[in-house]
This record gives sequence, C-alpha cells and structure tokens, in this order.
Amino acid sequence: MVKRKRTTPLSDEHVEPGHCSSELRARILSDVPYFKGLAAPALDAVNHYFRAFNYAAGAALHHENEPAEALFLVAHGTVKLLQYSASGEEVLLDLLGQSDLFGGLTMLGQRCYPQNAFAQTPCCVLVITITDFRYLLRTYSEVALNVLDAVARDLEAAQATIRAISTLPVEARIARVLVRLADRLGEADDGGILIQSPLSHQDLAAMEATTSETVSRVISGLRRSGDIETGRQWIRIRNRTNLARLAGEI
Amino acid sequence: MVKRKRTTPLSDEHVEPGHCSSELRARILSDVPYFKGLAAPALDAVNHYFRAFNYAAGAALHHENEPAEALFLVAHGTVKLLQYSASGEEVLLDLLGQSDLFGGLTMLGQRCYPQNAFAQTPCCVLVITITDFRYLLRTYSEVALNVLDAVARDLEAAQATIRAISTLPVEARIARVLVRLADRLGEADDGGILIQSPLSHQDLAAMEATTSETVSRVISGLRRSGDIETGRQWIRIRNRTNLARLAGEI
DNA sequence: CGCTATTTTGAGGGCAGTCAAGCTCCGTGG
DNA sequence: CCACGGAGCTTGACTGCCCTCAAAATAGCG
Repeated sequence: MVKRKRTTPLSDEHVEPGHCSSELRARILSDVPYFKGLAAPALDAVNHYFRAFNYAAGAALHHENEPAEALFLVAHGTVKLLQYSASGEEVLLDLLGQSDLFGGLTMLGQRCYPQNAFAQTPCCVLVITITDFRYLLRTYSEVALNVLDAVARDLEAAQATIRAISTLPVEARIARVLVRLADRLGEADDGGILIQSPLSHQDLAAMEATTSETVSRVISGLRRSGDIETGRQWIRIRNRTNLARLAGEI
Repeated sequence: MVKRKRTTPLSDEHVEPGHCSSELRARILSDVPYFKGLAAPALDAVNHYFRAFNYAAGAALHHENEPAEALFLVAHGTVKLLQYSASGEEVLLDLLGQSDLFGGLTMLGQRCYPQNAFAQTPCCVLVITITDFRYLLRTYSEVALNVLDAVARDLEAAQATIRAISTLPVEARIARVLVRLADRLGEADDGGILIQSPLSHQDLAAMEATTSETVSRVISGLRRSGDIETGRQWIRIRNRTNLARLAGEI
C-alpha cells in the first residue's frame, strides 16, 4: 500500500497576484469553449470587457439574493456553488472548474444571484457585467449559442442529480458523485484518478443530500473493497468502472 | 362543505383537429415571450419554421436517449417531462404549460433527448427542427437572449428542487409543489386556486421524491386543516399563504 | 508538540417507505 | 339505469435505511 503523505493540494498551487494579466487573460479566453472559433478582433472585444480577479481560498464571490450584476468565468482554480436551507445546512449544487460560467445568468428584469459562490481553492476569475455580457451575446451569435448550450447542459446535470437523489440509495449516490468529480476535476495518477480538490466528507454529503457520518461509512466500505484510496481531503479513484456500476450507470 | 362533483378536467377541453392552423399559430407565437417584440417580418420567419401537432392525452412526444432532432413549444395543454430510474420508478421533472420550451435544447454535437415527454392533457405543440432553431437564434439575437433566460430560469428551478429534496421533510416538499403548481397552472376559483390538471398522487410523489401513500397521508392532513380541498385528480388550494409557510418559504 | 478540524465508529431512534387491505369514485356495458 | 370493474385514494401495521447524538482516534498545522 502506497503510504502517500500529502499536504492539502492547495499548497502546491499559487496564484500570483499579477497572474491574470491582459495577455494571459486573452490566452485563457481564447481557450474557453464559448469563445472558441471567434475571429481575432471579436476576441479582442471579448477580452476588453472582462476583468480578472484573484481570490483566496474561502473567499466569497457573491451571495444568494443579492442583486446580480456580474457574470463570472473560472480561469483557474475551483469554485463552490451552494445554497443554504432554512436551518442552515449547506446544499452543494456544483463545483466549478476551468472555463465554467456562473453568476447572473438570467438577465431579464433585475434578478438576484440564485446561489452563493465561494472560492474553494485560490483562484482566478474573469468577471464581466451583465450589461456587457448581453452586448456580447447580441453581437456574437456564436457565443450566445455556446452559452445556451452550456446552460442547457447544466440543466441536464441538475435533473440527473434530482433523479439520483430521488431514486438511488446513499451508497450509489456517493459512488456517482465520485465518478463525476473524477471525470470533471480529476487528474490521472499512478494507478488511479486523483481528485485534486480540498473536498471534505461534509462537502460530499452536501452534494448528495446526506450527512458526513454516512459519507464516512460509505467511503470506508469503498476503501475496504479497494475501489478507492483516501486521506484527509483527497480521494483517489482506483476502479472507476466499479464505482460507475454501483452508481447504476451500468 | 362544497360537494363539487367533477369529471376530470379534460372532458371540458377539446383540441379540434384543425385547431392549430397557420393563423392561430402566428397568434400563439406572437404571445410567446421568446418572440415578443419581434418585428412582423421576423415573426413571419419564425412562424414559417414551426409546424403544429396535436397529441391525445398520454401520447409520447419524445423519449430519453433518442437522438434529439426537434425542439417543442407548448401551445395548448400540459406536457409531462419525466425520467425513469433503473428500477422503473418515474421521476417527474417538470410540468410544462403554455409557451414552455422543451426537447433538444443542447445542440452541440449529436445529442439525445435527456428526458421523456408525454402529453398530460390533449395538447397542441409547435415543433421546430434544431437546425432551424439554431438559424433563428443566430439571426434574431433577441430570441437567443430570451431563450437563454428561460433555460437559466429552469436551471434555477431545478436547483431549488434539489435543495427542497435535500433538506425539507416530506410535508414541506408537498406543500411546496402544491404552491408551485397553483402559481403555474392554477386558475382562480371561488375561494381558492384550482389546479386544473389531471394530477394523481402518483405524479405528485414522482415530483418530490416520495411515494403515493405518503402523498395521500400528507394531503389528508392538509385537507383536515382546511388548507386545501381535493378530489380525484384535482386539488383546490384554499390557503396559499399557509402552504407557503409550511414549505419554508416564509 | 499540543490544538483543532476532520474522520471514524458505535448505539439508538424516527421518518418515511413497503406491504397489504379496504374504500370510493367514475366510466362502461349489459 | 344499475351493476360491475378498475383505477385512484385511504388507512394501518411494520420495517429499515439513514439521520442524530456522542465520543474517540487521527492528521496536519502553527
């Protein structure tokens, strides 16, 4: 057994203050699927409207029920999107990584942010005002189609989560979330996929409508059967196939 | 107590075969929020690409995992959007009414429908191919923005459902779904809001991750406390405020 | 090298699901 | 018109999954 002593993954990754300069911003933006295929002048216009901000781990980017003024695009790092229940429990709606869009997406009327966003790791986020974003969408119809597509995909994902929470037992739901995280944020690694993100059992619980104690029990079971290895705030998937089967994804 | 003898609401509503003629189609389309404010010629173009279809109650409009070729817009009646779990239980994701859009929303790559759609009442649906729809979005940027907005709102609704299922006890979830249905599909009525839709307890159960027996128990409780009146396949909300409070919406 | 957050494990209880039976309404056909 | 059948609804008893509460063990940080 590989006894891997690990500090939290954060410590390796530093976002230097000047990291998101204009040139780097342009490079990042040109890699973002929404803007892919845009001609150079259009890309310059897009670049012009975005501002880059760095956030420390744990910093709040926006809160539920505040008037939505901006739209955010993750350039580097990961962001937690969550809501709170009346009694204060967290519900983790999504973990966002590179190129994901969030914030004030519904733009008609003076709407509010529908969730709370926190930097999970130190991160660099590109920000645009809703007004400017609307202008971009109106001007570059390619972009509008791409963004629509992304939001529709998020909707599908949310509905898949509803189905999972509605019909699957806890063990299956946790297997499911591990597979999704491995695919979205994981990194290939000797003999497995390392989920490179400071995820506590509390976070996993908040993603799949359960409690940290239950997550711990299920995770222990998966570790015993050799499908995963775990430590504090990290998990390595050793047998993705097995997890996917447990999750009911055949 | 008003003993209201009621046949299923369907019997009053008939969609005649030729109901969705070109002129009527134009009238309906001009009322659809997505196309509101479009100039007459643009509206004509939009009208040109849609075809109208009538469906009998229970008819299937499209199935999960079939290649998505079309996009649907409800002109009249209601449509059930649902998924099945591995063991065959239904999960009712949404009930769609007038002007709601569904079907092949994610358009990049050759995608499949993410859910199953059935006519809940006899209904008239306007259908457009994805290719034509993309053309419209590209040409009329207003439309693209409106559609994006609608999808983003659906995403918010789905996330609100996730929160509800994750954190609220059954009674609150059922109160919640009643309030939502009253607001979306209800009709003002002597001393209440009548939910005019052939909804079984089974359907309500499938919307909020519970069982028809439990729905029955909760509904009975609400009836005893005078907040609602019920019969076979219909419910009248008498005290919306009370239900909203139960649902944790203060 | 203690301190704190995270994880683990155990015991117990409760909410809601399951199974089962009876009831009610409504459409249908004799 | 009435009897019948079946779908939908109601109610009860029991069960079990998972949450809750509690406490100990572990890991990483200052």
